[in-house]
Amino acid sequence: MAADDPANGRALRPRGQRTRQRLLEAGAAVFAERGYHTARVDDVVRAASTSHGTFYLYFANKEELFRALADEVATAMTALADEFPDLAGPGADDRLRAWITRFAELTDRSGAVLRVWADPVAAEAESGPVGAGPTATVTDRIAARIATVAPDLDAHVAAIAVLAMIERTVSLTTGPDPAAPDRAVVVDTLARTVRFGVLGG
Amino acid sequence: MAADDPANGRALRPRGQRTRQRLLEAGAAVFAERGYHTARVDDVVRAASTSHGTFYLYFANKEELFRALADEVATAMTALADEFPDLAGPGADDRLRAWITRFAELTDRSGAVLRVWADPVAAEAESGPVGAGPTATVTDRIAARIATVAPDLDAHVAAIAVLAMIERTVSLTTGPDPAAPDRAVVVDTLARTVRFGVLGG
Amino acid sequence: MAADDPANGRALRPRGQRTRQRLLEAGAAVFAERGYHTARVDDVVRAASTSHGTFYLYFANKEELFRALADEVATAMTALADEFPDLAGPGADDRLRAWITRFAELTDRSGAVLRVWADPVAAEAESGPVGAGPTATVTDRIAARIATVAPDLDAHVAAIAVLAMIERTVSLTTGPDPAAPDRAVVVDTLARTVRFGVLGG
Amino acid sequence: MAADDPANGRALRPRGQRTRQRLLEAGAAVFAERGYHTARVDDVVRAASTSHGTFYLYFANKEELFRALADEVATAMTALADEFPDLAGPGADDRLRAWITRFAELTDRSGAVLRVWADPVAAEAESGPVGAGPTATVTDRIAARIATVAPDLDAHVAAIAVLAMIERTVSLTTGPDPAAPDRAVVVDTLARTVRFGVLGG
DNA sequence: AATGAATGAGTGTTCATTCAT
DNA sequence: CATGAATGAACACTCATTCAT
Repeated sequence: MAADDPANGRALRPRGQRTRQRLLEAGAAVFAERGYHTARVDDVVRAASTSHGTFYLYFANKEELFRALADEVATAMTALADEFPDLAGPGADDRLRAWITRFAELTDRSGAVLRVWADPVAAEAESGPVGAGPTATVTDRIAARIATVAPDLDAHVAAIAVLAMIERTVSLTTGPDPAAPDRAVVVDTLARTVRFGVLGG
Repeated sequence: MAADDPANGRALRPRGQRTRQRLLEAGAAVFAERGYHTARVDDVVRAASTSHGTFYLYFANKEELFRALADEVATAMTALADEFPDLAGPGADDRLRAWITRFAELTDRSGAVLRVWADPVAAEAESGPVGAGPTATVTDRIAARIATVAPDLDAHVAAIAVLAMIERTVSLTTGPDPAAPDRAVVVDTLARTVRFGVLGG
Repeated sequence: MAADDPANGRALRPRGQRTRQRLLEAGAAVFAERGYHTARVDDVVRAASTSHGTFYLYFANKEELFRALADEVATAMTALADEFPDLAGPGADDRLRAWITRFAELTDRSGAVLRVWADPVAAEAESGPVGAGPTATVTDRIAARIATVAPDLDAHVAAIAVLAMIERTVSLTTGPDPAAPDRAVVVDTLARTVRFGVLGG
Repeated sequence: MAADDPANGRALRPRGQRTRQRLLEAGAAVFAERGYHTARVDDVVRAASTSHGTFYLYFANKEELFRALADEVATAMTALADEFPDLAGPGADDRLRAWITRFAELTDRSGAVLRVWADPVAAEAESGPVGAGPTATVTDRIAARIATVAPDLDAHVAAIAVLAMIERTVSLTTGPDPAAPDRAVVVDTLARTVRFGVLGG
């Protein structure tokens, strides 16, 4: 009812919690399928099998829903970044493959949000649905790791490059495309490229 | 009602040529600034200082304008791909740096189009404003080069990875951001990463 | 579904009485602050610190709440009208000033309701939230007084004029406006104008 | 079209001029009939037999249309105020009757706008659709006239009272009501009341 | 070849009212 | 008695596209 703080705390009862959750999931699905702009609130509402009114009971507007989703991803992302493995030493390749696999899984789930989020243009509008902040955090942490093993590189740029490569490659090689390469091959290739690319010859 | 195929040949007189050109340039600028969805025909028209009526004299619709721009980029892109250098042998690094620089320049001019074009979601709608075709072409040619020097890699995936890394890194490190790293540093870092990443240890 | 006639008697227990009262007061405040149309049931409910459900336990709808408030005012108004003083004879001015002062006090408390109530447009919708009835009663009684002292006037029109002048002037000169004239001055001016205006030269 | 300055100059061609005019007239009618809040843009558009799109070609929004109308009224009102007659001397009554008649005619045409405009609540929202400014101007000019003939009165308050009486009485005694008093009687009564009310005994 | 004007389907959002607990 | 949750009909506004000159 025009509550002033739809998304905020507001101590939801169990039923409310469930509804909100349903909306979040529906939102993720719809954004994934149609992209931010093309997604209609109506799609989300329908996917969550609720009404328009209910939607605005939980989120101030479409953007707010996106932001909520993005926050979730940002958290997962940052956590993952903290575990970016050491690229040198024995077992480095295994560690890296494991990390990329987890990254890919996160992408699978939240790809759409990530993509919109990474879209510089969308991000511009009033610092964007979300703002580039979180990406920066992730990059920073990876840069720190890179700095320890490849002091000759500009760690920041390298981190961006590594992340960009992983993210885009994973998302480009995913999908219903029958010719899509095997996930294992993708992970292997990426791991190898990242490792040698960063460590050098 | 005007001609049935506004965009096509239709043998434009000099004046018409100029108007069409103005619209293309305006379109590139506006798409760059606002992204495909957020860009209004009105913006384009205003930037080209013409009228709506005129716009539809030259392009059947917004998508058609985009397609025209994308075609230009696709052509340039394919040409560039053909010149992707040999990664082995003496001078490889210089060659690669030169190539990346040219790629970055192309990105500078046509970044927006590239970005939208690469957006899987935008691309989905009726096989997308343009369809992934051209990207595929580019990837194929680079894959061919990679195959010759790194037979142990899945050349296709590697090509995607390399291109993804270059494109995104360049576009992420470009812009009015005062903290943006130097272009030369970016090119150096990318060249090194690509070369070692592909060639291995 | 609750009782069929929420607003009516329904013999409320003490607690219910208090809740209903709280809603009435909240309603008065909110209508005053925002006007009939702009006032949301949510505002009222929030001001009364209850829930939507509860609101509809006591009033069938927003209009019913308004009607209840208007009825209160109408009663007070009619009573006041009965005491409209004789405009002739000694002490007339004092009597009139006293009456206007009481009128102003009533306005202070119920100004918003009065205003909405007097709004011909609001009043139109299905004979309005309330209908012009009560105003008519008040006018009639004042007209009777005027008829006795100024037989040459159209008492009905004069009554409307007098009431209109008093009501609007009071409400226009009230408020947080720092430049608002002193209430005493307003009352004096009105009393004089009414008396001479009605009695003539 | 999203023209940046719909209402503004923009040098309308004859056709545009006509459309804009039609919208203004439709707006006046609809506001009169339904009041500001209850009036839907759709009503206006329908009354002007145009489309929604066209409406927003000429006015940024509903409020802007109202503002345009209010500006017209304000101008007429201020002009009329300048001609508020001398209340003393021979022929005063005739002059006053003539003035009130003209005022009533203005009210007939623009009553709705005036009413909304005068509504303190509507006026509050961001200084209201229009703001009380113009009313103040009118009051000031009338106050000046009153000051010359009744130095003992608070001219400002008296001016408000006079204007309030005239405006409300006229609008209350107008309308399809079959029992509505004759306009001539209303004007006579008002003229007499104003004159004696201001001049005193 | 060009342009200003017109269109209307589509979309986000609000809010009075009803339901379930 | 009371409440949080749900509903959906309205409504304002946008923008790609077409028309008339």
